[in-house]
Amino acid sequence: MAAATLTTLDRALLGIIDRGRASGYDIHRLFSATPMAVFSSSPGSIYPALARLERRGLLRARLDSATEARPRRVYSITRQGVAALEAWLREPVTREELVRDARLPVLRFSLAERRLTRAQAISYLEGYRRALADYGKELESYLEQLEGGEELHPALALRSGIDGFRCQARWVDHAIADLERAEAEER
Amino acid sequence: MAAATLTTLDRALLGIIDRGRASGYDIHRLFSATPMAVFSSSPGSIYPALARLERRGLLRARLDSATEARPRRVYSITRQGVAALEAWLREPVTREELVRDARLPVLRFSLAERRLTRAQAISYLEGYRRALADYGKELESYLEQLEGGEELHPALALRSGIDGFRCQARWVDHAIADLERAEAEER
DNA sequence: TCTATCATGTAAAGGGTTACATGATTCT
DNA sequence: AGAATCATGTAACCCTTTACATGATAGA
Repeated sequence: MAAATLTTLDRALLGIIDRGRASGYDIHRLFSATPMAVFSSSPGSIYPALARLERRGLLRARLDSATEARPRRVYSITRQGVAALEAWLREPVTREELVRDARLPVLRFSLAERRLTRAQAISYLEGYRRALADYGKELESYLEQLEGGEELHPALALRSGIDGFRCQARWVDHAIADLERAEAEER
Repeated sequence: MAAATLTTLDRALLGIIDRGRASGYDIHRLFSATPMAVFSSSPGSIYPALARLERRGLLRARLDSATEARPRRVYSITRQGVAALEAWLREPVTREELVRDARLPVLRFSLAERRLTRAQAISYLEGYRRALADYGKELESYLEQLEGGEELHPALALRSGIDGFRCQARWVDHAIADLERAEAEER
């Protein structure tokens, strides 16, 4: 029952289906038509992942044989699925997450709207900004070592990563401002 | 013989060993001590990958039993390995590569110094900048669709990706300037 | 002495990719 | 009539992750 381990694809599927029930094909289309493609790609990973999540009780399938020739399995999220998703969305961004895959924090944010209040989303982003700043500093001190060497490419590549983090930090500022504006308008 | 398919880790290992012979442990330390950690991590992936590359004739191992109790397997790159590495380094950056993993183009660049002339590196970066601009435009037109909706997070997340690409494009400009300066000094 | 680190791996489990299979419906 | 697309999957292969194993040497 306890969600042993979930892959990024698993969590992405939970987040997508949390926004509205969907079939494997719906998700496949979503991945091929939108920048969500970074999550994954092929039916060969999506269908088994959906079946896994159903076995673990995080998704529930309903057969839609009325409209289609071949029965569509339409998935919706269960209470356990929501719990697993929320646990993931509430985890603070860590240095380890940035190292493992720097896109994950934003991917998580993109799926969090239904499950986090504006205030919670803002503090999530503040945590992200802190993680960016900390890891960025670490990379800068490593860059100083590299710049002594005679190779140009590795230092430039590292500089690219550092610039990217700085850029993300600026994005965080704008995103927080947008969320605050939205919250003010909602009152 | 023909390198059926190489994983990113395989190519990273080729690139690293191309810069100088190294043992599995050397590489493990490199990955845990530097931002190269994005490549991989655990001995459980590194050692099998090295053994694979040796079997395929892209690396060659020499036993260093003189100095150590346990024999160190020190790898160096073969002519075939150099060929495979160069083929990879010379591939132009495509939209597909950006979708699959946006860090790859810079990772490739970081390993290219020995195998590309300054001029070749510059034209590689120009190709990267074009790919960034093209894919960035695509994302922007998708963003316009999203901004009509009532959800805030997905549009913000996409904006984050677009900002990141813009930032990378600026990095490319600086990197090219640095390479040109280096080339001028080398003459 | 015992802990950490050097240095090498192996074993089990499980996920992802690629390619294939199936059959109905809609478009040209 | 034929091609593309809807819509579901399965199978084989291989890689990665996690955890464990081994044994020597250096430092507390």
